[in-house]
Amino acid sequence: MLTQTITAPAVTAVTAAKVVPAPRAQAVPTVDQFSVIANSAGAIASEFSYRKDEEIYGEGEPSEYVYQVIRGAVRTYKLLNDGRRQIGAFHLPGDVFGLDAGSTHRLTAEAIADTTVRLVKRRNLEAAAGSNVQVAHNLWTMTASDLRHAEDHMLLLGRKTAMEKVATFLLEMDRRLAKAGMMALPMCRRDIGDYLGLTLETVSRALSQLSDQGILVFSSARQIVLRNRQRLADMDA
Amino acid sequence: MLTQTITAPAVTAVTAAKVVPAPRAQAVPTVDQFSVIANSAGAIASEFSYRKDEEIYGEGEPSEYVYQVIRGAVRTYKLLNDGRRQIGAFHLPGDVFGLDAGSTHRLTAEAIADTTVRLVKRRNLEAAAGSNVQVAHNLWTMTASDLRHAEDHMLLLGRKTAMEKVATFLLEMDRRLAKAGMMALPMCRRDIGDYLGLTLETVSRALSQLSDQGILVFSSARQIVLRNRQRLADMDA
DNA sequence: CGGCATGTTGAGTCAATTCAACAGCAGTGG
DNA sequence: CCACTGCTGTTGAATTGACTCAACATGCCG
Repeated sequence: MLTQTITAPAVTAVTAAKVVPAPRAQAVPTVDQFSVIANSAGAIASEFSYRKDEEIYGEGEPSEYVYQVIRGAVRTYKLLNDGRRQIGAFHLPGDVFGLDAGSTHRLTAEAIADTTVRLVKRRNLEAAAGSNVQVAHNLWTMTASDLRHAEDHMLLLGRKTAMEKVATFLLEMDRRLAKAGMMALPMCRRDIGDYLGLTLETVSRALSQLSDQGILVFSSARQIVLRNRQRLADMDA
Repeated sequence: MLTQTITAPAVTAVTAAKVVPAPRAQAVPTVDQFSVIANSAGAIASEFSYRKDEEIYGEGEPSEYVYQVIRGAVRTYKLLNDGRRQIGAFHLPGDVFGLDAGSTHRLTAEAIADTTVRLVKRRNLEAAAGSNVQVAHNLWTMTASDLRHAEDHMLLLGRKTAMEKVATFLLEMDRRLAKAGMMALPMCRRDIGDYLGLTLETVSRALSQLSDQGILVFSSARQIVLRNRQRLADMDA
């Protein structure tokens, strides 16, 4: 149930996010890999909620939990000394994040919007993997899936133009969160820019241009309908 | 020498790599992860050689083998339609590459110089992982290691300046292949550019500038001695 | 309604690219 | 041995795609 109170999964003495009752049932894939693993791990999958912009874990912190987004959205990123930020991935409902093979998290995770996650203790997963090859295999394929995304994203960051980057982004989000032909982006223009290696202004200009060309329509700045996926795919090298 | 003639390691319908006698003892870390896995897999680790610029496998091809560099160097990359290339990683002696969890390779692999690899059949590794959790765990950590590199590289590609990228590259290569304070780069300027998301000219200019500043010294274009790692590290945000 | 976040658009700038010329060096063959 | 050729690398000059800085518009929340 979602009304339960959970002791904070504090990393280092987090005063912590309060548990927010989920307002309604969630549309998460029925029996997904994470559930399978968590169950075979015999691990209790707790739920926890974070408010918009709240940190879930920080880069370099011990990786105590593995998470699955139930509701909301999460960004994982790295920072340079002077504050330049590279978002490695957006995590949407159903996605697993925070699964690091090493003992510490390699990126920081923050809630983009008010977000509810399911979480299991990493050491429970590891223990399960140590006795159950199916679990071990699932851990591997989940990490391999993250690697595939990172490889695709390196190509985008290193070699695509601004317009190609934005086109790729829109097609990715369309695939991952379009409902009834409509896309409700949870993230702001700066987040998109930091994901694509662009400034927020360049992202805005590219979206405006696509709108001018009739390739997409804005209901509001974050509510987008793609009108011509083919032309978008053509722009994405 | 390269007097041996080798039949091409064709991809579809592999007649299979022939075992090539190693010409001399190799300076590969004694008992590494790959050997451990290959051995516990009961898989025969064959050797095979590729000439400079020869393709080892192509993006999208079935991932039949997993490789370890014995001698030489390998680049793995993705291409866009118009030929723009993003090199995801350089693989040096001791490194494992071609380990994809899925059934096909996600990048193309080519020998940068004349290269010898050890290889084992992927299905043998998978089989071993299915009965031996230690092998399964090693597959996971090797993939996780690739993911960590890709995450670091996304930050470089998306957010670092040209000089910062080159500084990072030099420090990485220094760490990975410096012998007696000297670095012998196996790859050309274009490869470096395609790894860093720059043009070859920009790479060349950055290296010249570092040389002018006395941070490094060239014996030849690809033989580099780092004179001041600290200043290099300072340039790398 | 007011105030602050977010998003858009314009103008000028600049870091990196493109285009171009040339230098250095290795391999080849007369 | 040297000329020739091709490939790699360096450097210069001009261009440009994306950025920075700035102003303004929009919209959400209290």
